[in-house]
Amino acid sequence: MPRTVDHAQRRATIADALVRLAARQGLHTVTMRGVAAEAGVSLRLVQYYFETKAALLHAALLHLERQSHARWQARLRALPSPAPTRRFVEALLAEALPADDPSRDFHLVWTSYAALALTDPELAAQPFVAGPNRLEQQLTEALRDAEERGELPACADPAAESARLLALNHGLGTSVLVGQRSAASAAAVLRYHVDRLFGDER
Amino acid sequence: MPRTVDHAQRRATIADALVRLAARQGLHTVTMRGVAAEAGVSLRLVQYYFETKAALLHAALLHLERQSHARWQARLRALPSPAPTRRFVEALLAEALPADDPSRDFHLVWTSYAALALTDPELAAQPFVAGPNRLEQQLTEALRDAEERGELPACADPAAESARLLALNHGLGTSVLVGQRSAASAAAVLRYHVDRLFGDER
DNA sequence: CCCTTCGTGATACAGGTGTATCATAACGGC
DNA sequence: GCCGTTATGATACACCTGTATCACGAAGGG
Repeated sequence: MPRTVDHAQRRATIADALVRLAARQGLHTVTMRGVAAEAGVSLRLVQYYFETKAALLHAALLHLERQSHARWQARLRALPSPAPTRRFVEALLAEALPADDPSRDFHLVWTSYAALALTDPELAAQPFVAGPNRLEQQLTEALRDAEERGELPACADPAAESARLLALNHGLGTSVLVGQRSAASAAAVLRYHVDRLFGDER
Repeated sequence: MPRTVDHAQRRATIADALVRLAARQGLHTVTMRGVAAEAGVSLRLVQYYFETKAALLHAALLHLERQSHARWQARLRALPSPAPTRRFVEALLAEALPADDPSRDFHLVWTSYAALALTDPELAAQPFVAGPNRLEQQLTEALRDAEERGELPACADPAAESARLLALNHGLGTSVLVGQRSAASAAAVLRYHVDRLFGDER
């Protein structure tokens, strides 16, 4: 084996293995040996790159977060340059629904982490509060701009609409995750909501 | 010790201990010994009343479900006899938001179970799909009735509105659970939504 | 009054877990 | 061409977990 390997890439490989495993068997079944096997490396290697299991779990969470951010940015870039607010909103919602398998895996593991964070204070604060907060703020501003440009009925409260949109989206996401409704049906409900928000079809 | 004890009550006591523990330290830290200690009984007793850990977890979940059902029924009974649809809807939503500490504990543990069920097939199907489905159907009918009585704008689609309401509610619930927003703020968003649904304040 | 059954305690056991230790190979700088 | 740092393998070690076993007290039916 060569002496100097790309640490970042190795860590990413191992983190990916963890996520795959967590998506398949549940985050609570994840073990150091399991991750090592899934990644095709020795237990010692996992220990080497992540000193402790807590560190591994934490790193994998950050890994997920970065991936999600990247996907979201890519989706934004795919939009026409002066993006109509409605397109922006729809892109946001589409990304946050577990549509295909990879997306489902991501949301499943993310949700498992969120459940863990409910009682694990040192895992909690950052991603599951700050992230949504930033998103909600961003969306609020977009809606406010849209209102000034007349794309939105003036009686709507941007902050409330933003909160409503994101909560609805999240709720639909989990209902898809547990298998209560299909992704298509969730998307339909979302479209219904967005239609009303922008004052169409009423 | 007397020879014949009330099995059901003992099981309830132990299940309650499990829920308390799970609410405090997370469902993933729950152990047979831990439950025994929390309930103030011996490990053997937990083993005696629930043969296996899986059985214990399952029983505690059913216990939670029954409790939730009872609370929900009580809230319904407290309503005026010909309940206005809006009151009905508001009662539904109030019950599903983690307002006080007991309710928070319940929703926290319930959510942990839901996360587990995402990857554990034999735990999954019943409560997390059938329950919400029944609720959604019930709500749809209530909205349909309200529409015929003119309490609701005729352009609303009862099925879609019902799905929207419950998803929104669930989304808000989890955002309260993770500490992103306060229960009061969630209730405000909910009121905003219900106002629009019933055509008020617009 | 005995004896079968129910309830409960103490303890043991095997397996899996995170983590630590020891050794050693591969490479780059001098 | 040696040497120290980096990277990796093999193995050991406590510890905790779920579960099983053994023993015994208490009660009610015959």
